[in-house]
Amino acid sequence: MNVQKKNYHHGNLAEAVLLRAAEIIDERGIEALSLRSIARDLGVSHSAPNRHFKSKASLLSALALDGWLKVRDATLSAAEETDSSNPHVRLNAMGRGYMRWALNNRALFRAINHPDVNRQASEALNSAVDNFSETVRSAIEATQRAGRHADVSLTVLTIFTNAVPIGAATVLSDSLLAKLMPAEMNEEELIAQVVDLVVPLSDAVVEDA
Amino acid sequence: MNVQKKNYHHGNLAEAVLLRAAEIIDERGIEALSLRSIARDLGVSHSAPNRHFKSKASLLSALALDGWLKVRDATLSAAEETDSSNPHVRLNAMGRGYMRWALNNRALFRAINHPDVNRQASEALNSAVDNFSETVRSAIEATQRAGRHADVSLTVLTIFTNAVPIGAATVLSDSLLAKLMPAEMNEEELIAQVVDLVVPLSDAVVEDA
DNA sequence: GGCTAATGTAGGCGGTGTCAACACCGGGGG
DNA sequence: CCCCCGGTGTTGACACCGCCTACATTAGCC
Repeated sequence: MNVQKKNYHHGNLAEAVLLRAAEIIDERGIEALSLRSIARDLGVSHSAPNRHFKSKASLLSALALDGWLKVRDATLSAAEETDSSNPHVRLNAMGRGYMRWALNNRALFRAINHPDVNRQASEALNSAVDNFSETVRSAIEATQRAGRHADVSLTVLTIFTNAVPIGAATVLSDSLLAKLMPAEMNEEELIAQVVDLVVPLSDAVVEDA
Repeated sequence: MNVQKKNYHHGNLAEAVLLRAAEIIDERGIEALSLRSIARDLGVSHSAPNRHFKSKASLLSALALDGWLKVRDATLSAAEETDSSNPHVRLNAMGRGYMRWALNNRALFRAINHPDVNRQASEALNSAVDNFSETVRSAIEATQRAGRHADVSLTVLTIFTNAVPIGAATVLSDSLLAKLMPAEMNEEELIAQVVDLVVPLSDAVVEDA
């Protein structure tokens, strides 16, 4: 029922391809990705992957879909784990959850930000993005109702709030600016401090009964 | 002296290749980039570009180098145009200059953030990044000395401050989250409001004599 | 004015994406 | 129970690509 039947049919080639693709992106970059090399690595014929991903672009797209679903999980569950209903506390946790996820899942993080993927997005991909987007938007709106940057439009606040984890994760994991991160600094602490500049936990105490 | 000699030698093939590469990235994405197709577009033989860029990676790298130099110009000249020595005013202008440049030079912006480029960066590329990085870092440090987030390490503040323009430009130009930007909103105004959340101009008045 | 290095050309090799035609096989309908 | 059919994997082919080598042309310096 599970893997390695060594027979004609692989069993769960689609998942295996996705996993191997993520590994390759991590190890050697997106440019090094090739359907044929993945097929070789998995011991199947060169066009077997095409049964599951009709093009290289659609493989990237599938990775991105996976990424959007998982990053939503990561941010949402980070909010739940606070056991708080305070909007600032929750959004702060979501920001940290996002960054933590991005830094620990670089391949998927790259996929969801890959410009070429977004060029012609599938229906499923678009709705996954909307799903994530709405989750975050409502959390941001809650903080604004609680007084965070009340003088600014929700659109601007949303862009700003999204930009920080995305930009910071990009800088720390993909950019040549990564030198900015000193090796001796604890990653979790760094994340906490950066996110606190966007959604200060100090703003939350006021509302706590 | 300039282009189109129609002779054996093109004249300035290297620049022409870079320009055409940027166009293709804008129009059809990085995945659509190919040295041979560029050669065809420019009417030269298929391996002529290899005289100037020994590999496809080095073409990307050259684009990135170009990008880092230009983004530094864009941010620095934005600071100069303020005719102010107030750190907040200057850094705010730099942030807007960065975002404006990124949104108007999407191909180069993608190049400087392309993970694969950074994987094996040339000496020249690294020093261009350092150059930009130092320019921004000192401007950030100046605002901190003037009281901006004095309670936080310069490293954290630097990551945060860099993250906003990078993240916002990514969201607005490359991500599926681009839907966040309402069509009816003026771009320059949007940029100004987002940047003001990172480097508030209101913090500057205190110091103005 | 001629020589040398830079630039462009022609051809070829191995790899890649993608398609079509074929082979295998598991599970559902007679 | 069998058969057959659709999903899955294979094989072969085609066009394109990066990159290399050998060769042609020419610009610029002495």
